[in-house]
Amino acid sequence: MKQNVIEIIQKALESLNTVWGANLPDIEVEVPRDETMGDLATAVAMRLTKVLKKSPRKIAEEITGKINEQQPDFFEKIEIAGAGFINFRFKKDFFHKSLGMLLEEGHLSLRTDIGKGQKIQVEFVSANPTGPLHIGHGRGAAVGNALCNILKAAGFDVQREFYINDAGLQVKLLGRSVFARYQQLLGNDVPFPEDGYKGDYIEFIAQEINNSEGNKYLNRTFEECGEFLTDYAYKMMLADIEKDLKDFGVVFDRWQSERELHMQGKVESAIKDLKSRDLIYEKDGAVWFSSSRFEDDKDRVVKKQDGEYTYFASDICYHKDKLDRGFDTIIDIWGADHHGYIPRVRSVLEAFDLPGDKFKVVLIQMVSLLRHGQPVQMSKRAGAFITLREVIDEVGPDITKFIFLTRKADSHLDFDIDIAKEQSAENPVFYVQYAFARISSLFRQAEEKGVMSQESRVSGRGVSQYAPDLSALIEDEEISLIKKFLQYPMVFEGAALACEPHRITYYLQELAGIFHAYYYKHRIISDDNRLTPARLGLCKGVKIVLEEGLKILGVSAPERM
RNA sequence: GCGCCUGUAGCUCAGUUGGAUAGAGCAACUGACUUCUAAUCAGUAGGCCUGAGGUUCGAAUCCUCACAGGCGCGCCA
Repeated sequence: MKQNVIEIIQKALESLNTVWGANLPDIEVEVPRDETMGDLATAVAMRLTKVLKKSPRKIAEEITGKINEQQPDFFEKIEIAGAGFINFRFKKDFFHKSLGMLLEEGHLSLRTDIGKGQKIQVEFVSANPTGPLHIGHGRGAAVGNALCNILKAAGFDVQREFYINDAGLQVKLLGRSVFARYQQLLGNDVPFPEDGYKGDYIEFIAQEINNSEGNKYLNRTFEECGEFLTDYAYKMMLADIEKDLKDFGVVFDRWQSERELHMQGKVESAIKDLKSRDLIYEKDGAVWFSSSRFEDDKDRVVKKQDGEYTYFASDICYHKDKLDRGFDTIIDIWGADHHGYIPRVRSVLEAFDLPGDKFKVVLIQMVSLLRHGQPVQMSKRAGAFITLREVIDEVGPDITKFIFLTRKADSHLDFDIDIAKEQSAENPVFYVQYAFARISSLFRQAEEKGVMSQESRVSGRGVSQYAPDLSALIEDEEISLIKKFLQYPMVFEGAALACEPHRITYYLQELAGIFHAYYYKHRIISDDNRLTPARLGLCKGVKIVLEEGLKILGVSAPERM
């Protein structure tokens, strides 16, 4: 729909430009807020006022004149309105044909190829393997997963990666915590590390070690058995994390271990590489990266006085490694509390010659968990926090994901467990899923009643002798519905370009709303042999779009509810 | 102190990258189940888009300042 109009405007502008000789702006087409204004509108005329020094209406007239010369056959009306908008209204026939194409080609016709096979890597969740995933990680997982689905459907070659921070002090602390609990469990009352992890899961791990290894580490020092216990604990944690994510419906293509980068000598060589670019220097007994030569406000230490690499050093290496693996674009999804880290990582990528617009960070804001409208206090150190596992078990993955995707990633989110659990109108997931289930039910009915137009026939390729006569769809609500799903590719493309999955969530709610109203007002299955198949065809179209959208969000589309 | 994010209906939030008369859900109120699923629908009401300037044909959107809230500013990870 959009592309048709853009091409036509483009042609008109080009032919006019032989007179104008101006710099043509990008043509932007939008859906007017009010349906009475038309189906699509453009504000190009207003954008040209400055260059051409003419009134916007005058320019709009010249453009529409040229458009009319092309005599496009799908417009019912082109008019100039307001300050200089050009409004396009399509013929009903155009909508019928568009629906026909959707039914013929299925959900693949909803996708685009703006990615053109570009390799893009999305790194998300990347939680420390020192404890279970909490609800904030869940939000990151939901957003990252949906974003990957979107990018893939938009023609990008997407890789999903989880970065494991298994090299630092945090993991060692996990080991010490487990060590203490293990000793205590077997009656050796060693002190618990001061800022150790206090959650119950630590005792659980200690118990597991006792089950599989017995008491052979009892009364040993941490130096003697710490490495084994640490490895055991963090691997167990990691397996847990992977399982939680899988049950949440999020699967990664690759898990990158930080420790591995160190062991392969890649950290060292990454720093060397920077040094060869003259971006590394020594000062005060430490080694620094000149990040302030890029976008950072000061230089950063990569190797401390004690000779240890900093966490940032691993990150330099990790991001260089992403580039070495041949990705054109790199997307990192981080908790919003890490936003201060963006300039230095951006500096790293620029130092390695990646253009600035090829690195994007999506920030995930905090989730405040509520129960009965009251905030639940969360303290990670004390081990008192709500895990993703608990929420999945209590609320379910579909609802949880959908709620995470009803907000822009970068804004705070209140997650009320009780409301989420209620199977009520307050829950927007059901609204969308219900529309899908209703349509599914219609097709079951149609089949039972032996209505000619079964779902498979309505949609099937190569069975055109059964194809419904879509010109029977003349009600306003029917045309509105078709218009709405013709907008899907625009919304979808916008979501891909802006990395904003929530746009699809909103769109689906709107589409479901229009469908519910239509369903209520008009009977789909009747004894009208021409109208019934056409309306079922329309419903099939809605169903295809709903299914595609839900799939992209990672939410299931149930046949019954 | 510096930086980033946020501020839109009573509540929770959208707002198509600067466009037309600012939208949705919930809550409130009025109505609709002998019906293909009422997890639904129709309607009413609700606004100084935090405030003040500025940029231009045009601002919730961009710029400056103020106010309020959140988060960051380590040779921690």
